[in-house]
Amino acid sequence: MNKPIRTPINAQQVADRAGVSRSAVSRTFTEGASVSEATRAKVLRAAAELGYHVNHLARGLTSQQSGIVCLLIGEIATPYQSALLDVVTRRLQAMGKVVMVLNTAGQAEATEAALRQTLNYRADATVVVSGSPRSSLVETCVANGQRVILINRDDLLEGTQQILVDSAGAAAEALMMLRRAGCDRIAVVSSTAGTPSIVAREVSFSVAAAQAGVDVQLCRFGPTGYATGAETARQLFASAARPDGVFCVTDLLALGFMDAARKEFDRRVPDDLCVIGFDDIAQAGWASYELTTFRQPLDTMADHIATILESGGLVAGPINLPAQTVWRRSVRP
Amino acid sequence: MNKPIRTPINAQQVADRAGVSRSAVSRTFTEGASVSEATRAKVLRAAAELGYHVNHLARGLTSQQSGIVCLLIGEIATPYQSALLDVVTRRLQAMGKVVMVLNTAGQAEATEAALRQTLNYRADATVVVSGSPRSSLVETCVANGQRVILINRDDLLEGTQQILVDSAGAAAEALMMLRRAGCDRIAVVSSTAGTPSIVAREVSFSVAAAQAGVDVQLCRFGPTGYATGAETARQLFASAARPDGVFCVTDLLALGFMDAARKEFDRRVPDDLCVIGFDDIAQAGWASYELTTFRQPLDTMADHIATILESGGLVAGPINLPAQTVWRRSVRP
DNA sequence: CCATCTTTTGGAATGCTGTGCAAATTTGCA
DNA sequence: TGCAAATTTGCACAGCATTCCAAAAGATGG
Repeated sequence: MNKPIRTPINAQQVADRAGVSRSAVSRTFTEGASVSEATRAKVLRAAAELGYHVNHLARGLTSQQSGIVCLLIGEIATPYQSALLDVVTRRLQAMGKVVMVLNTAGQAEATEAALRQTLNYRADATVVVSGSPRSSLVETCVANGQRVILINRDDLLEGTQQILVDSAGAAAEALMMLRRAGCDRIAVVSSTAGTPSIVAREVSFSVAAAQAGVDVQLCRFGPTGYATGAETARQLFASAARPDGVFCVTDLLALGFMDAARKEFDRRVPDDLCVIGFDDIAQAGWASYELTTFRQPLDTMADHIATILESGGLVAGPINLPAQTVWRRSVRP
Repeated sequence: MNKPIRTPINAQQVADRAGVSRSAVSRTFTEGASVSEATRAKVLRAAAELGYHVNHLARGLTSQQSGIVCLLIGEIATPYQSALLDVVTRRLQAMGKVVMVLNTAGQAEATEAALRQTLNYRADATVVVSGSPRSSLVETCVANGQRVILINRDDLLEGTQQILVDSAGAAAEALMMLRRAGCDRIAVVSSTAGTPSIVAREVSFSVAAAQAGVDVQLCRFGPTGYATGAETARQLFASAARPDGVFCVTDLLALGFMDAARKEFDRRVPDDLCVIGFDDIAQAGWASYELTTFRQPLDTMADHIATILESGGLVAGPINLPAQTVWRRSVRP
């Protein structure tokens, strides 16, 4: 029982059936080409009957526009990343592009291979979502003429386009919120991942604290995620340092922290402990958490990506977007 | 400041530089082709110096193997879907394929367009993850010679390969668990989505209940998700029906249900209320929930996808995988 | 009805790589 | 060293669609 896989129809076959030239077929499916209504109709009918579908591989070969946008992303299963993925794929599809997802999880070599795919498939652009790939790899792409869009990465790479969410403003506001709530012992919960966005939030908060003359404890007890948040709470509440206000650089960290603090150390939020997160993932709004956090403007980010692609990449300078404060119940008003 | 985008290097240029024929270059980058070590080295050096990357579009054109696998998926931002996406992309990348994600969210026309891309890019295969696309659309793909792999969809389509997680067994066990816990008033929380997997779980549970002679209330108050779970709890606890045991066809529904039941109706889990979910998303294991649920064997599913691709699609019949019971604290033992 | 201007059409070239085939080279062995 | 066998190499073609160009057809105006 071998595959009776039908070999795909090509333009010539359609042309033959419609009684026109191959060029006519091509023109029918090329936006803005000159075909008479009559032949177009003939071609369309023939194409439908035969089940013809333009071969985008061949098209990309000549037109130098593959229609493919590569998205380099790690930790796809994470709520924030998947939300971004959702928004971006939707937006790009709407403009006729197609998204190739390259999972950068795992070994560095895997990432490197993934990055090469970007070049192999002559992607129209590559969107790099934080994390994984070392700058040098991104540089390779740029050097090979790839249009690269960096999301929440602050590497200063010539020839890339950056879209950043303002962490400094958010961090400063977070500090303010905690202090206004009367928090004395403030900690910032971060991770060992060292991802650009994580680091940015971490230092932004530290800087703001230093300026305000407040001491904060910086915690890095593991990778970015729920488990590390919980572990951090354990470390802090088991030791002398018992914070009454924490800024977590990620919602996931915050949720883990809250859970451990509440279940294992009987802290009440926000009475004994104020918690602030970052990202505004769906879970932050769940009744068990009601986490105060900062929302990343995903739609706006996607819009910018679209604009950059359409404009042919001549947008000047990095694009800085404000994060929106989402007040919920994890901080005393 | 226009883009000085370098036009990509092609095999001819590499050949010229290395002083060999273009075929030699092609062979160097083709697995299992015959090239002497000497020329291979020359070619590799030249390629590296020039920054050559095989054009996979052109390669796919001749070899009839684009190396692209399309993944049709809706609700990407959902924990289960994104987890699946993560596992599948990883697995496929490891075997040298590349994943094109087609987001089927939104209008039916968008889905249709997405599905066409599968044909346009001559994907080696299309993986359809539940939900969105109507059977007829999938049929179109099959008719056009696409290799189609259906995940958790029970449409009986000639020429497709199915991978299913056994919902009947899980549902039966769920019922058993609730009854053993002494639950009298049992409800099954489903959604209006009507997705094949959802429906399967729903009817499996109902059938099991009927066989056991137990009455269960079937609830469908909205789309599959946290909010609907919460809403369902509100409806049930505000009315006369006050279940003491519920089977939710999705973890997300379960978590929403638990939250509303606890916060708004003071139910204690598992003392007053036993809850069972399905999928075992990450959040189910969080300290706030500790949801008893059924885990889908994502890795195994990915393995099967890989196998199907490698075998050229001659695996016989649907593949049925058992769901693994994950005991946590939301059900009395 | 003819000359002129548009629009449409087909032919041929282009983009890039994989591969069958025959020629050329290297290797193996006596 | 000489000959058969095994590799390696280059040529040319295939694969599919886009696009320039010139020719054909149609439209417009006098």
